[in-house]
Amino acid sequence: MVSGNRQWVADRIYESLRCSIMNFELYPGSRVTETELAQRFDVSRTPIREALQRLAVEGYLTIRPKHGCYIRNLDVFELAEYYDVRVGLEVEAVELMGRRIPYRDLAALAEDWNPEHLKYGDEGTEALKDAEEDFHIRLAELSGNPILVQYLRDVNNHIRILRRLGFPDQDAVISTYQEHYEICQSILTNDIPKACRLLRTHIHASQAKGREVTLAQLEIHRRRATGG
Amino acid sequence: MVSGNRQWVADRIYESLRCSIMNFELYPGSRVTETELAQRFDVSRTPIREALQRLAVEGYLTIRPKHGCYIRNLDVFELAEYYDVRVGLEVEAVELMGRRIPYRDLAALAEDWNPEHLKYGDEGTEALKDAEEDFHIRLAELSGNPILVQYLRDVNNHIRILRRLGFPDQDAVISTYQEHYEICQSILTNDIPKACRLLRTHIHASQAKGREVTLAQLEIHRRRATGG
DNA sequence: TGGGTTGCTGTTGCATGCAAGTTTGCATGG
DNA sequence: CCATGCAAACTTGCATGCAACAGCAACCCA
Repeated sequence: MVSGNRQWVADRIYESLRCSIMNFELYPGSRVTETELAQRFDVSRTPIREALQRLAVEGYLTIRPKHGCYIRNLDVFELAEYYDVRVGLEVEAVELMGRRIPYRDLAALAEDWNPEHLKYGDEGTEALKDAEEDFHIRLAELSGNPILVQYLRDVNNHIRILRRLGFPDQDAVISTYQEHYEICQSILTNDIPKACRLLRTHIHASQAKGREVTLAQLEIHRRRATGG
Repeated sequence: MVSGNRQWVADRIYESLRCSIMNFELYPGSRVTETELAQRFDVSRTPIREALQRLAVEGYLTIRPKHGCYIRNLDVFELAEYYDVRVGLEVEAVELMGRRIPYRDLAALAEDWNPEHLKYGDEGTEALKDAEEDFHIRLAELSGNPILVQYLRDVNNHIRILRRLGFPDQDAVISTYQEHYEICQSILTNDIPKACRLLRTHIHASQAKGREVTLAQLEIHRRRATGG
């Protein structure tokens, strides 16, 4: 929610740990201790504690008092639950937009995803992955409800692992453009129900695609983690 | 998200501070410092820091580095935004329930709010306020999505101030029963769209009612805080 | 008079020390 | 062989100390 400033040790530790958790460097279910991390980062336990507590509040790990921290053991079912929450938030954002449609901004967003232009596809899929998440955030922002956006960002933090594994082929890129564009157009033509339907389908599709590759990825990283 | 255990000082401080913020004892916008709180609670700064950081992550206050903490300055507009997020989450919960309706549990929940019985109305409105929040949590739990429930609890933490100010008269009690009962019945008869409509109306009604009394309450506590 | 500098005070950020709690492994007895 | 009790090691929870930084006001100089 805050951070970004690298001046403080605790922030640096926090970001580093969050990255490690995201990249499966810290394998889900594994245990870490304050002392161990303090040695690894060559700092005292105080900033480590601060980082761990933040990560715990945000759901990245669970703290067992007087025993240690366990990296959150995320399973595909739980990730699916996050996706459903995402649906709830984003659909509500579209519903809110229906109260007063922000035509200008929405048209701009739609133009960014006009299938005839393919802005993001050219530079490889990495940029597209960021842009995909950004589209949904921008869409939510157009609801005019910053709190909702805040919650959506939080959800994204938890499922970003999955999102970055998708988009294997060019077909997926095209259809992403198509779907984003259609969603915007539906809102612009004041067909909120259709926009909600499309949005649901769009998110559920990526949910299914993500689930598909997660198990494989987990397996790969598990082998790497266990040295096998 | 966790807490409840009074064994640890930091948890006790956290709960106490959260309560104080809720009750406007710590007035929005006012500043608190670690040293001051450490003296007030007669503990060291360490558990105070921990509590403050948790409260900051959860949005109850903002930390200005090297300067102090400011109690989150919540306005009615922001609270309205939380209510809209609540709508999104709860409606999605009902949608999810539509996939596989939990008849038994839902019937039990409906029976608890059968207008002919009025379980909670008798013991005064205080119990009803807790029960009202509990109804929505139980309803969300029946979606089978614990993550969604977790987010809903978080939203509730932020708007509980408002919720506890409502229910001024017996008419509101009756209509609350009626609405809760109808929502359950709609799901039981597999009319998900109707349930969603009712839920939206129900939440927006309490939103409006809450907004109405908040400004007055804020004014009262402002006067008390400024000693006027 | 106005702009920049400097020193002071308040506050936090981090290191360290100690005590309490939890787990684990082993020894002992049945 | 299994259950039970105990002790040691490990880990965290909290207290305390110190240094650095932000904010503020007084001050100096033009």
